[in-house]
Amino acid sequence: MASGRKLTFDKHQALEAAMYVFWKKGYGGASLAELTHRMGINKPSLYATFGNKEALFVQATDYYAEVIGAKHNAFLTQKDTPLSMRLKLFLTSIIKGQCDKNNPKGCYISLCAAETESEDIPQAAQQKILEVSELTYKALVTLFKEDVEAQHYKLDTQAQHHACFLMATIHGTAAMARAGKSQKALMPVVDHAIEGLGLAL
Amino acid sequence: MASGRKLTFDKHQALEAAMYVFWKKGYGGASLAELTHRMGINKPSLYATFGNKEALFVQATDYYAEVIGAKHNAFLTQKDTPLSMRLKLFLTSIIKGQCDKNNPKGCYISLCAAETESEDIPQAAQQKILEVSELTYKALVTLFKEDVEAQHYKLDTQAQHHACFLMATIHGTAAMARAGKSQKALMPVVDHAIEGLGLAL
DNA sequence: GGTCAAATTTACCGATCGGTACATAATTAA
DNA sequence: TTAATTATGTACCGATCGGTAAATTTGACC
Repeated sequence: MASGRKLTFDKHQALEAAMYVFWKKGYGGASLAELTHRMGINKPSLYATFGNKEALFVQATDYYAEVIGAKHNAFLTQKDTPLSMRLKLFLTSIIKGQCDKNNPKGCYISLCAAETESEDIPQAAQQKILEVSELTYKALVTLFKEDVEAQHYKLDTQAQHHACFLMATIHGTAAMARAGKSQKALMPVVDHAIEGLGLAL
Repeated sequence: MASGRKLTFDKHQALEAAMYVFWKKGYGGASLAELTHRMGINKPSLYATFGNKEALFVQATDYYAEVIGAKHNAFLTQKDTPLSMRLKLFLTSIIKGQCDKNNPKGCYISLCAAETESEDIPQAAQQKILEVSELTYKALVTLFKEDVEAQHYKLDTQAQHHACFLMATIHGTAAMARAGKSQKALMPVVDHAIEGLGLAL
């Protein structure tokens, strides 16, 4: 049985708060002062519960992938929906999230992946970011290879190329959303991207 | 006449070195220690010559726009070249630069623009980044509106949409290059993007 | 050669960085 | 009630952050 004083905060709630801080500031830009403030706890509690900044980042990144990323990817396999419409819903959902004024602008993964090249991010954090950034790519490759409609349009032959193109589109709108572009301004990108695949709407 | 001791370093050379540091680390991630080390000078010399970190960043960003950015944009107006080919040369040149192993991976502007949302970047630096990031966008809008071939393909009617789509493509490949994707892996994006505009190769 | 102006080096400033030692408060088991 | 266990608040650690004061070189002009 566990004895001793109980936690005075909700662990998931604190992790979510940490996720929003990393989403806004990246790994290096997120200070322990801001993290503890937004999480509503102090440093010793953070270290006792989550380990250290690096371990907290890994857990926050997993949380992001499970809660935010998976929500968008679900559109790719929505039943009774044409492929072009599934892709449109998928891209629109992503852009909406990137421009939502209730969230930090842009994409958590895209932002933190940029810190890879800076070399001032710990190994485990870097590996987790690369791992999570592959999830959507792999989902797209699988879609283009195995979806019957995709096969009909011959998108299965160069599935990696098509997935790479859509990933570039997603990362691109993320960068522009972070720089201040509105959802309305970015929506035309969706139709162009789908046309770039050779699919009509 | 200016009297007194002469500078022991080349001002342009030092500015170029600073540009590469910001390109690799962003504004917040670039420390004065690394800047002075790579520039080959010490802090008082930096402050006497360039002002402070913020002023140095503004000058380095202008330098990037003039030297790197302008080089890519030149392909857009190359004489005796079909529009689709000019766009292909333009995009290829950009991706090559983003993946060049002699440079920091990705795009200087795209990286530093991401720091805008972080709020830990001074006003003047933020404004300069936004200003420079509009240069390519405006060049593309002008191209689609005024180029006779673009008009023939009816690209002048929604020039902003098409320019926005290409900007997203550029920022997207920048993010992926920074995360480690090779030039070879990103090249398929070029053809998809041009097809997204409704142009054949 | 002497004088003044400008650039260099060295050393330091207060603030903040990630991380922790320590004492205190709260909870359960005995 | 007491002992053992766990969480909390405070106060601190060495390192690094951007920025600067002061003393020392170097050079151009008279």
